[in-house]
Amino acid sequence: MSDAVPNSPPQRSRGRPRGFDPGAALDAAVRVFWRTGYAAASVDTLCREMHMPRASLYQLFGNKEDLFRAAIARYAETRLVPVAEALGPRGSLREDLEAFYQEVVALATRDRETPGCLISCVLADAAGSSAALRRELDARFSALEARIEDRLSRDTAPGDAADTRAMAGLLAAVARGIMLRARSGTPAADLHRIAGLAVASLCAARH
Amino acid sequence: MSDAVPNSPPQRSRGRPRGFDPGAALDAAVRVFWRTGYAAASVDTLCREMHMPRASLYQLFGNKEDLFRAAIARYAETRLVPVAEALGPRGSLREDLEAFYQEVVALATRDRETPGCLISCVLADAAGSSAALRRELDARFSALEARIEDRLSRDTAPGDAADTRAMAGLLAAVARGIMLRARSGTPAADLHRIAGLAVASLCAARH
DNA sequence: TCATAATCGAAACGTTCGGTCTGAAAATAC
DNA sequence: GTATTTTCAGACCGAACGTTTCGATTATGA
Repeated sequence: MSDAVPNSPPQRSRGRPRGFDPGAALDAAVRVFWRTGYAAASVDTLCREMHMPRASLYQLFGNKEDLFRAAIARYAETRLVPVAEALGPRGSLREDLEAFYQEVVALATRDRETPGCLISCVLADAAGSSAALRRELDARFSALEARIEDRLSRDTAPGDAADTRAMAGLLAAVARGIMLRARSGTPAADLHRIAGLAVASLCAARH
Repeated sequence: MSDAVPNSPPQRSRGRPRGFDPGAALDAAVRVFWRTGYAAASVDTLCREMHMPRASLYQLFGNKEDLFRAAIARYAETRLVPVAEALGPRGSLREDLEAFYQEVVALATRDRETPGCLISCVLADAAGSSAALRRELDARFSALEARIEDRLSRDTAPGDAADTRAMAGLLAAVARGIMLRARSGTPAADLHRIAGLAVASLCAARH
């Protein structure tokens, strides 16, 4: 009955408005970490490319490692979700896997400034310096494998759950191997050939 | 007739003898970079773990990036060569591939201080900060693929060279995906299951 | 013994690092 | 208008960075 917001809702908070867009800033942080690596990315560079003053960065994100984790979450939502969603199910398992690897190669080669994958190429390195980041890496890896396993289980008789799990791990390993190869500058066409062979071989073996 | 070294060969050079073992020092550098990453490894830490004075390190290796490249070469010779040599040919293709992945998993999980692979997990990150390191990464990746391709071509009718090349790329991608997964702390048993499934599936599909 | 040559140990180099602080600026609330 | 609240710009902090320098040390060659 009574509105929870009696008067005009304060669309804008009290003080001076910020001169940057938080979403775009996080996208920029993703690009900096992705291109440069975690340890090699300086807070100065981050501030510049995020169009964000230093004080605001620390007030909003806490510190560099927290910002890195926020960037990883952003990357997962904006870049990895579309890749995982290509798994469908939309068509046959083989068609969906082909679509999945299409997206994998596209993500890893789309921008020549940021080859490879933020998680497979950058977080994997940083995981050596921080236990929290190692757990983060494990969680991100496991999430993709669970998504693949879920897709596989729709085309598999129940009971061979262990095999389905291993196959999900294998398909994810191929995806990461492709991401890594892209980091060295390998053209997309070469990676597509590898992905195509993977789908053909692994689907053929499954029957 | 006349000896090239007339008098007693100078086993020891002129000045003060070094107080460190260059080979062991390089092995220690491998461990530091492998555990910590390139950018996050400080020269202070390197000197301490290499049992090497700072001045000697710079006189012997030039600078940090050159030392990193020397450590990568050392790693390739001492750690990667045994893995590649497991490809034989010694037995059937399938047996040799099983031995190969056995070594891959062992390398990536043997020491819990240095999980994963120096090239796949550390150089791949550093490749984003230096064009020279990106080329180094590409060369190291290509070298392994060439070795696999060579092994495959012994069991393949000539002519489908492009397919053999793609299969080598795929087998290498699986190996790298496994290395990456080890970086997050995955137990060796899980990785062996993935590797076993890879060999079974890909060999089955090849006939 | 004395010159030569190499390494060692440590201090010092200037730079950059991640992080904090302060006062001016720019908005709303009253 | 004034008070309040938030952000901004930039100086500032001590610590750590990669690298260089230099005198002391410890060996060999003559």
